[in-house]
Amino acid sequence: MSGQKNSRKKSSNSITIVDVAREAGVSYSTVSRVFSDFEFVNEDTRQKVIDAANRLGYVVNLQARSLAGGRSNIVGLLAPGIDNGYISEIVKGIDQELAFANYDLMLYTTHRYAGREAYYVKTIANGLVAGLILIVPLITENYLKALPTQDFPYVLVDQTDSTRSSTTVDSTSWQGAFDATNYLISLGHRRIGFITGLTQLSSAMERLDGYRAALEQHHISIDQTLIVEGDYETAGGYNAAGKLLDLPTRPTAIFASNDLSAFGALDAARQRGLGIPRDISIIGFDDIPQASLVYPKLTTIRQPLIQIGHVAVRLLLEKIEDPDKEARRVTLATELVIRDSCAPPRQ
Amino acid sequence: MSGQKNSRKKSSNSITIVDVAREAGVSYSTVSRVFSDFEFVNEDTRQKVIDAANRLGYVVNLQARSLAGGRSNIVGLLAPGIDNGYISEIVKGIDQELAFANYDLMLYTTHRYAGREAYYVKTIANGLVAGLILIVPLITENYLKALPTQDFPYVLVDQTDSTRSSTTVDSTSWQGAFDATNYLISLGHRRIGFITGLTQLSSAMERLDGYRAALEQHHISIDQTLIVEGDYETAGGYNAAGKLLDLPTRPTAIFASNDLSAFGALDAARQRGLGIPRDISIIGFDDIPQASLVYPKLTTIRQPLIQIGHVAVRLLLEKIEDPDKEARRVTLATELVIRDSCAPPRQ
DNA sequence: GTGAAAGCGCTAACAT
DNA sequence: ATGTTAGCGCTTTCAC
Repeated sequence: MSGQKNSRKKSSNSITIVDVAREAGVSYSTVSRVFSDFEFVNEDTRQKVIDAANRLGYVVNLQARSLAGGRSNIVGLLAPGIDNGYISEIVKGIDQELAFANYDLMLYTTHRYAGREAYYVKTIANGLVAGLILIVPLITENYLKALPTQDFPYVLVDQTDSTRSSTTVDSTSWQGAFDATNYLISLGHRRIGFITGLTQLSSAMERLDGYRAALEQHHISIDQTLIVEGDYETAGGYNAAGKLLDLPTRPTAIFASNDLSAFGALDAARQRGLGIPRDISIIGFDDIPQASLVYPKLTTIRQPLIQIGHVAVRLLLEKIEDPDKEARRVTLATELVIRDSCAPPRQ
Repeated sequence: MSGQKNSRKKSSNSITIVDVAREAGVSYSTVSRVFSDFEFVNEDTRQKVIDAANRLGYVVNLQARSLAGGRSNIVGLLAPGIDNGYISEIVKGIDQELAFANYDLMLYTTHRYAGREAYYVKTIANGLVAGLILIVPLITENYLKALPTQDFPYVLVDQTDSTRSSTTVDSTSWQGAFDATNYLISLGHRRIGFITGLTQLSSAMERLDGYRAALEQHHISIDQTLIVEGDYETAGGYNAAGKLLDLPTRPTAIFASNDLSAFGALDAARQRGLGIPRDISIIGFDDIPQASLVYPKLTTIRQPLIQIGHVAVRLLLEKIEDPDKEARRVTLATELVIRDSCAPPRQ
């Protein structure tokens, strides 16, 4: 009765395969067979085992199974956090597809150990998890080099490593940006501001390139003062939009590299008393759920977030099945979603 | 080269404690000691082991550790999904506190096996996970009764079981609703519509009671037509608000039981050409991140979501340390957050 | 088709 | 302070 913590060490209170074997009157490897790959077990024996297991309330210990079997049914997700529509939509897709394949999900957040990414990943990948999905903006290499073996299964979401040799899912950033810009031009805009993403990210650069290409195609000269740096965050978008809106000749439209920045731009415009889309049109990128929640509802380029999650899982499972499988990159199509935040410019 | 899947069975490519022992010239239990509880290991030996481990790149296999040790450093979270500001904020808090205690997180979504909750929970709780955090609106009992032992550690978030014997975190629903209603009354409103949550949930009923109590205190009679059923979802809020707004004498304010429903109410009002808060005031509950994103920014009752996550973890860890610890319930304070969606009624 | 036995990587008595 | 020896609950040869 004295306060010892964590006593009852080996209180293996749980029912094991051995208990079931005894109850069913068979050897415990037979029980194992019944509960694993249904090899050639006699139908009678199987039924006896199943009955015994039900009677006892047996459920398999996944832990022990994967230790002994050398494989697990758990996939790890490494992401900065899930408190952001972009990632949580992808996670939704991942979860759906995982459920389908009967896998479970471990959630690992980066930032947990600044500077110790390598150790963190090593630990993650050692034992518990059969493969890893990485949604890690920046320093992807730090994580990758820590993988235990050359062919430990992993897939990158919306990100490339420098050697481009990783299995990857992403979407058509360039085309999406091109379409967005094009749409604005078709509305009659000529002075279109651009808020960049994190410039270290390939996807961010592709969006910038798409923007430029659309302008060039319409023989609109590129004005460097209309391109301001953002960081894919709302606050960054707010600041960047501020610069744009305080320009001597204000742009009539702003293309933000993602929805989060676009939300910041919305705020910045409103704060200056500008009507959206009356005085300024704003378009985003991603189409996270919040995009249709803001007012006015945001016109944006849709990334198929949930589908990205699906594909990530499917690619990972492929790799887990066959680690020698060569790296693939699948790029999903983006799509313009017209809502209420864009209109022709006022003359 | 023929397509066999999952070959190379026991490719125990990883470095184990045995390898380190050999490299360091000590027995492998010494290595175990060094990497676990630092018992009384000679400083020299320890250093030798650490060096050897570093040279080899050893990391502990958590799987094996917990099988052998009979405990794990993983906590399971069972929730409907994470694609909703309410839950993802709580998860953020959970993750932070877990990182602090050096635990990892498994994410289990309900809906995965409709009708097989019991089996699902049994499997989850068998081995892998040291304890469970449940954010499961409805049928909590179905989950609870499947727990492997009487004292398997778990905590309930914002929910009570019928016997009220579970360890629980929640916040002051009644008081919050009282405050919200009071605020509206202080602004001069007398006809205040109420959109309920899921009426099976205790928190939803407490909010309704709080609303009623505030009206009574101000001698405002309760009009049943002003109380309409919602379901904590945006669409439900939209429909409920529609009924309220189409009433012969429209309320001048609406109190929605959570922010998601409030967003629906916002839409319904806008669609009828009503200005917010000019023609109708709307107040929510929760203060999820999106609340300050909608336009006008939503006035609401703040639940300390992140802190709820922190507390959930701390309570769970307590239970894991000492499963006999008696159940506790901690209730955190809500707070009125005034933004732009409420104003005095027009005469 | 089924049982016996080894072993996955580790912890935890029990010795010494 | 360190080594020896059983297991944890399961999968997987290898016999029969």
